Amino acid sequence: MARRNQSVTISHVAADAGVSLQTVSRVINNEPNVRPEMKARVQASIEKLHYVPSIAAQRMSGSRSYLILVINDRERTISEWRARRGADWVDQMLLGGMLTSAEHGYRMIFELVDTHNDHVERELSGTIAALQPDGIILTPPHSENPLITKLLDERKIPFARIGSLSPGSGFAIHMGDAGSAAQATQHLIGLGHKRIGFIAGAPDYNLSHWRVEGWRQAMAQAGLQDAGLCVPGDFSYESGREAALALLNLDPAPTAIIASNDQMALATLDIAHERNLAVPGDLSIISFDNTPVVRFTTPQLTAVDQPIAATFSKAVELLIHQATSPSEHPYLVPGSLVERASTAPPKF
Amino acid sequence: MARRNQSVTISHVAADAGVSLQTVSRVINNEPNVRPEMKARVQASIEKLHYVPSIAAQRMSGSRSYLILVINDRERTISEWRARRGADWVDQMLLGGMLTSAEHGYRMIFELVDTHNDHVERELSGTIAALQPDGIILTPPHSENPLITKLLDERKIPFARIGSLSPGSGFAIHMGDAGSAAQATQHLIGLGHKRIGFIAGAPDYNLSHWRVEGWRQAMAQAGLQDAGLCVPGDFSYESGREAALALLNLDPAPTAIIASNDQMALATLDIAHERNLAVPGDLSIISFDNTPVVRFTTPQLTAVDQPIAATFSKAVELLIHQATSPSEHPYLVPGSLVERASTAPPKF
DNA sequence: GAATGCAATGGAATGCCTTTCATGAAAATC
DNA sequence: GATTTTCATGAAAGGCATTCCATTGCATTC
Repeated sequence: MARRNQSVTISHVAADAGVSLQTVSRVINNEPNVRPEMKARVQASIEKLHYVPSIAAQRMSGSRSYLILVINDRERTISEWRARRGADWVDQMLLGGMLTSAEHGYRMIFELVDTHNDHVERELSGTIAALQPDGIILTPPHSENPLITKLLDERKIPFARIGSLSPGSGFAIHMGDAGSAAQATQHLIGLGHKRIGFIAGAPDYNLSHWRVEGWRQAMAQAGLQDAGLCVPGDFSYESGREAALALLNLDPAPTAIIASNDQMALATLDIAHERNLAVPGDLSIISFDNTPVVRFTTPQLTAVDQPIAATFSKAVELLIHQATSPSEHPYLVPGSLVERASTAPPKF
Repeated sequence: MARRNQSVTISHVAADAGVSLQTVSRVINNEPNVRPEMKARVQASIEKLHYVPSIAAQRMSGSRSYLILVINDRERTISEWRARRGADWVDQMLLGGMLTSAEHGYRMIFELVDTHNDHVERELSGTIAALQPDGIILTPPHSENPLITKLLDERKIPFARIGSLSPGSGFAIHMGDAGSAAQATQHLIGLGHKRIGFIAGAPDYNLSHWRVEGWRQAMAQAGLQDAGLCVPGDFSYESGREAALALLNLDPAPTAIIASNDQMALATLDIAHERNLAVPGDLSIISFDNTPVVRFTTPQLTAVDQPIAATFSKAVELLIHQATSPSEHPYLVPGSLVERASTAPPKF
């Protein structure tokens, strides 16, 4: 039967090295109880024949699939793509995760799943059945979806929740949103700002809440009023415009605004320009995320860098090693404030 | 033997529907010779049990793996990532390809391969052995690597070459680089420019050559001199600076410059600003690629849009359908000129 | 009415690797 | 020196879906 075959299989290697399949398997998987000289002989044959095991067969025989699945929100991903607004988190995610996966012989597969869909678990369930991944990475807002975490718990598939600070099953990995927001706020306070507005992110993102909280705490700690200075947003450019307008229509208006992502910060900047407010002279702006676009605005934006690549890299490592050390939980991959030209002391 | 099993397998479905495995298989794969009522019965069971075939098993039994492999240059990818300069081609590639793959039940896997490496084929060969993809997409500069195309030909794996205009095996898919460059050039000529400089891309990219060629032909067609007006670059910001300096040091200097990518256009813009040249008053600039950053410069850049997502979408479709229609070869997914604020008639 | 062809279905083999179990040999224990 | 462990290795049994081949039952054809 002439089916499409693998060119070199484990039995070729076994034959070449003069040992049984199982011994070759043991060598491949670095198992104990193989004599060093035997191991060397097998490795030489593997090298000679350029043998690489088929992950399909490895998966079939009941062990690992060497696949890590990353679940993204379809709507968010596609709309950001369409908008072409330089949302480079896909890049960062892919590369941070991919490089680390590759180091361990794993591959990543990306999947878009609808959030606003009654069948999220069914959809995910099908993907799991098809792929049988060794680990799953959930990105917001899926990270907080109890239907999904429950499903993964039942299936006993290790998973990581990106951008989640809430405890629970799976590895929660976050950037320290509250701390980062506080840091940004303190930076502005240090410059002399007293009225600092905050544009919140989409409420279905757990981290939105924490960013607000960090700002609020920093304000309180400095003895500053925050009443009315936090306005809602949903991460979109449009919502950022509305929020910025609302803040700048206050009397007195804030002298600085922190936006929960770059899109809304860009919107704020545009509003400032439209109102002939000098940035940073009349209004200081800090954004979250630090995507590449903030370096090409005038002025360049001071931003809280979100270490997406590092976060995914960490997620992959946790999944592969499954190092369940609850003490470290949730895992912190801290963000950092990148100072650029959009922040300065306020004019009085 | 309690191994890690698939919860629902084809035999469960067969049992539930009261048919044999093979009939279920036929239904799954949409094969002929199944009575409609039988097909309906099987489909009902599949639906009821939430059955989804395991791709590992599908691959094992000798047919398709439902995987498409995308080969990227490690160096280029990582350096652009590090530089964080808004190179959104990864986004575009991922999404354009992923959405189309998903529509057909396929998945994409990304792989970084070193170009400047003696073992390119060996590395790729190993990946193929492990994954056994149904199709492979090569991105520049791998698209032009004869060692790779030879390997894939031997293995009889269908592949697409992105950004390649040269005939040969596999599907060559390009954006019509010469035509796009000509279009950009004609746009400037139409505005009244006579001295139009061109910054070429890295010479190991086939398309670099064609972009220059398009410009050259448009110049010739309009009866304009091009001698000395084309300077080398390698797609990096630094090389763009050098190239822009070289062009602007000419006497007489060009009144317009076309850069072969956005990075070099940004460099040109920076040089213009440093020299107090008004853009577009003193110097018009057109870039290639149209990544998001060109919308955040001052002024926004007129750019040739490279339809990366559409190109990958096309590549995936060709691979899946394997529609070998040599007449269409090489396939064109045309770019288009997006006019923004960096082009205007020259001052005399 | 017998022979032929084809549609519809089932049976069995097969792919490549790991896991489980068994075996023989060497090392450790008494 | 005999028995029990431990180590090193091999044999065989899957896993899940497909491919190839065989069979049944029917509609054509002569």
